[in-house]
Amino acid sequence: MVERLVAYRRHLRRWLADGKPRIYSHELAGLAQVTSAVVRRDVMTIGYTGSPAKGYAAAGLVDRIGRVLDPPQRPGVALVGLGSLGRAVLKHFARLHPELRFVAAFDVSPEKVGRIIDGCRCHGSADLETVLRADPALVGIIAVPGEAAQDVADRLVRAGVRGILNLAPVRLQTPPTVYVEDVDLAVSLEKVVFFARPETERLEALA
Amino acid sequence: MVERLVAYRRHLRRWLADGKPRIYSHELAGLAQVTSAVVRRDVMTIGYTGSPAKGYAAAGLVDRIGRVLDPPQRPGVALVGLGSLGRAVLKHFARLHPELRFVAAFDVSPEKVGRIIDGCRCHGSADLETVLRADPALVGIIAVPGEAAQDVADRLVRAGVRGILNLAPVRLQTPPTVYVEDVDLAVSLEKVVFFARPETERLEALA
DNA sequence: CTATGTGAAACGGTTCACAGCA
DNA sequence: TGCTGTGAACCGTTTCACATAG
Repeated sequence: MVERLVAYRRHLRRWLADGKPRIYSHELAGLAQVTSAVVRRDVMTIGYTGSPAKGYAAAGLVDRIGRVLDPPQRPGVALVGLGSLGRAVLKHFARLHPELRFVAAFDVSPEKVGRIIDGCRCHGSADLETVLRADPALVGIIAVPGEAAQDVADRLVRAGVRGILNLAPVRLQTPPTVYVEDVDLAVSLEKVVFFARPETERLEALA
Repeated sequence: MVERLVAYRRHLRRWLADGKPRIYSHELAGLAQVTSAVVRRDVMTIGYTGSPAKGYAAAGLVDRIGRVLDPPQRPGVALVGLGSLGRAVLKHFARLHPELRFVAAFDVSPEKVGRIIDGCRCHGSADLETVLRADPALVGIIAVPGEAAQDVADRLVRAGVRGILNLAPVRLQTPPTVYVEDVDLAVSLEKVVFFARPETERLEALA
């Protein structure tokens, strides 16, 4: 559901940018590739309401979605690991997502420390606790090799982050108060490989 | 379920590498961070069977999982887009995943075309059809900017791929015969931000 | 006893279908 | 008539609980 709200908001903003102030559930559904029933149910769940005659007010809906998704104050994000994956993340969000505040990036490799990469100062990983004590982050992004991920997670948790986006191919051990979202490209790719096979072949693999 | 099978296999391989030939459902469950009931149900679903006395034979289980997940012949993978994200993907899989065959990488930028990056020859995007006709791929990975993603998807589909790992922040329009897995870092991060908030605060956002 | 294998109940999320309203 | 709002049915997963076997 959160995923869908994010998608709705993207499409609604484009819709508004096109100068169209109102939208019907089936129109938004078409853009987000879901059914109109899902849209209506979601809108209902977040407590917004439209009119049968004119649909939903796009701006009001964007606003309501923001009230649900976005924390009251701009959340701080700490990125650990500036390998190719970490850099990709930083670049994409620097461009795409001004609502987030990247408070710091960390890496072990000495030639990166001290430099400013994509508008974000790179600190040594050893300074993680110090830097985040001065400027706390709500969420951390782990983009280090699998072997280092658990240690980074422990330190992020101790530094007070409440959520982690984990790009390393391991499941993290964390206290239940911390939310972890795993994005494992290897798993996703294996999933695609699996479902890319014709259904007949998949079923006989189970036999 | 597919995700869990991938995880099981990873852990089983490490388990075997440690010289331990047999494993109980609760042990595997601990490693994969699920309950033993889930493990037993999954094992049952793929048609493998252990013994109450000795648990499961790790090697046999790895084998059975492979029979379910892996296509009969090593699947070809085509990567489109060699920006930071595409490079990260290529690097990770070159290291980590010898079971996949990266048949080709594509990029528009002229200074990359012709070079060999992480062991994979980079072709011009214009040659996508030609290259894949000579050496077909089962799945494609889309790591281009959102604006170009749909066009790339269309061409991959026409070139015969049956599955797509889409890293671009747009939903693709594809025929139902093609499986699409979306990995949208912006969405994942927003999800983390959302769930990082204390539950009390999330609920009152709905009010 | 402990662990597997598995029907059966419980759950969360989606879909249906329709009442109510401009 | 065409849309929203929503109770109720539905469906795929997860969890429970227990029969069975070494």
